[in-house]
Amino acid sequence: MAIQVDVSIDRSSPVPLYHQLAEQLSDAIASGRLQPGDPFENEIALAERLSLSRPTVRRAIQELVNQGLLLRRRGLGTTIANRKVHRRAELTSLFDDLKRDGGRPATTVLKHELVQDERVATALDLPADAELLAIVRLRLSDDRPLAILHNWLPPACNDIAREDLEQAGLYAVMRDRGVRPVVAHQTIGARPPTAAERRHLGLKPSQPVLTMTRVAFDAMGNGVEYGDHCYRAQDYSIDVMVDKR
Amino acid sequence: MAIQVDVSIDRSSPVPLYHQLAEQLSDAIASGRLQPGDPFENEIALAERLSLSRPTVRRAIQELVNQGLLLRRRGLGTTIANRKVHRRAELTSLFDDLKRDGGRPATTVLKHELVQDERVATALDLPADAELLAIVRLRLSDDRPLAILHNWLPPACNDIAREDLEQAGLYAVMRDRGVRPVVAHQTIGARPPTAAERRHLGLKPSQPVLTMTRVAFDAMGNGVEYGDHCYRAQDYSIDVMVDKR
DNA sequence: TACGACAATATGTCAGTACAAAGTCTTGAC
DNA sequence: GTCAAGACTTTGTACTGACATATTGTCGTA
Repeated sequence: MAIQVDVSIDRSSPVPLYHQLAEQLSDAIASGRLQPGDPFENEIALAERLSLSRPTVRRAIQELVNQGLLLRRRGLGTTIANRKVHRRAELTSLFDDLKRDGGRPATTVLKHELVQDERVATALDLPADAELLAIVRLRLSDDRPLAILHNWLPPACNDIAREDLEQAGLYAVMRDRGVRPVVAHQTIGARPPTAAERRHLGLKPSQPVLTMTRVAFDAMGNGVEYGDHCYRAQDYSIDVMVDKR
Repeated sequence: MAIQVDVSIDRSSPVPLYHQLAEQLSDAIASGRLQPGDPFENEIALAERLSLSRPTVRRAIQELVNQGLLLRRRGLGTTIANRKVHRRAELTSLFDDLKRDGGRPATTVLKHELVQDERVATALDLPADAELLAIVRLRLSDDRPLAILHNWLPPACNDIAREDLEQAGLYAVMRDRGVRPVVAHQTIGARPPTAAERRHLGLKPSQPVLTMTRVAFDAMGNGVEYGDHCYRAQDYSIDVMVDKR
C-alpha cells in the first residue's frame, strides 16, 4: 500500500509550490519516515490530495529523482531509492570536513600577498596580468599538522584579510562575500614530500603526500579559486561521488 | 542579436521532441557554432520558429542548463556558459582513459575466483554470504605496469570469463552484459607500496602508490562493483569534477 | 540634469488536459 | 492447466493558456 506523507503547502509563501513539496518529501526520506523500497503515492493521487496540478507534483518528484532519492518506473510507480545512491551535494572544504567529523581544525597563514601568475590566471579564465591573492596555509587538526594549502584568488577576493583565514575555511570566507563556487575540476595524485613539506608536516621521506589541484568556478563561469594542496596521506583521504545522471 | 541555430525536429521519431532539440543545441555548442557568452534565442521565439510548445522548448533548455552548457537569467535571457563549467558525465574505467589518451592498455589477470567476503558484500548491499567473483588484474600501458586492480563483482556477473577481462576494461565487459553503473563512491588516498606492489609495479619503497576504493551502483540501487585499486603515483592521477547543481 | 514611473522583454510558476507507452495483472480460449 | 490477449495502472510526453517576477531601457517630469 502506498504511504501518505504529511505535507503542508503554503500558497501565500514566495517559495514555489513544487519546491515546498520537494523539500518536505526529501525530509520525509531523510528522517526515515519513508524507507528505501517503500512504494510512493502516485502522481495523480498526490496531486489530488494536495490540490496541486499534476505538472507541479511531477516537477517536485523530478527534483528528488535528480538527487537520486526516488526511482520512477513507468507502469510500475515510484519507489524510494537505496540510500547508497543518494547524491549529496559536494564541494566542501577541508575545514568543513574536519569540523563535521568532530576534529578541531586550526589554520596558520604562512603567506598572504598579491602576485601575478600566468598559469593560474589562464586556468581561471582571467587576463594573464590579473592581480591574484596568493595564500599559503598550514592546516592543523587537533594540533597536528595535516596539510599545506596553496591558493590563488581572483581580484574580487583580493581584500580577504589574513585574520579571516585563521578563523574559518576559505570557502566559508568566500561565501560570506557572496562568492559561490558551484563546479570544480580536481586532479588528485601522490608523490614523495619535498623538504619543506617534510618539515611542515612532520614526514619521513618514505611517507607520501596526497596532492590535489583544484580549479573552481561560480554559476556564471567565472573562476573563483585555484588551489594546490598536499596532505599527509596517512591521515587523510579524499571522498568523491561520481554519477551519470 | 540572438543567434538562430539550425534545428530539425522529426515528429515521427520515437525519441522525444525535447530531447531531439536538446541534442542538436548541445551539438551546436560543442561544435562551436554557439560560442560562450553568445545570447541565445529566447524560449518563445524558438518555440514559435520550430512549431513546438513553450514547455517542450523549456524542457530542452533545462536539460542543457543542468549540464552546465547554458545559463538562464530571468529578465535577461539565456546565454552560452563558459566552456570550463560544462559538466562531462564521468564514470569511466582506467582502460577507457588510457585508450582515449592514446596509450596501449593491456591486462594480465592474476586472480579470478569465487569468494565470500562480508566487508565487500555489506558495502554492495548484498547478503553477507553472497558468492562474489574476485579478480585481480595487472594493468599495463605501453608495456609498462601501471596499476593493480582488485575487484569484486556481484552474483549477476559471476560468469565473466578470464579472457573477457584480458581484452577490454571491466566497465566495457559489464556494459555488454547490461550492467550499467550510474553512481559510485570513491575514496582516494596514498601510501607506500607493499612488497607485492613494489614487485608488480617496479617501485622503490620511497615511491608511493595512489589508492582508490570504489563502490558502484546501478540506477536501481543494486551494488554492481567493489574496487580496490592502486596506481603508480608517478604515472597516474585521478581527475574528478565536482558540482553543486 | 536627475530621478522615478512605466513599458518591454525574458524567464519562472502553475493549472488543466489529452494521449502515448511501459509494465502488471486478470481473464478467457484452447 | 497454460499461455496469450487485453484491461488497468502509472509514468512519459506534449499542448494551451495565464499570470508572476526580475531586469533593462526609456520616457517624462520636477
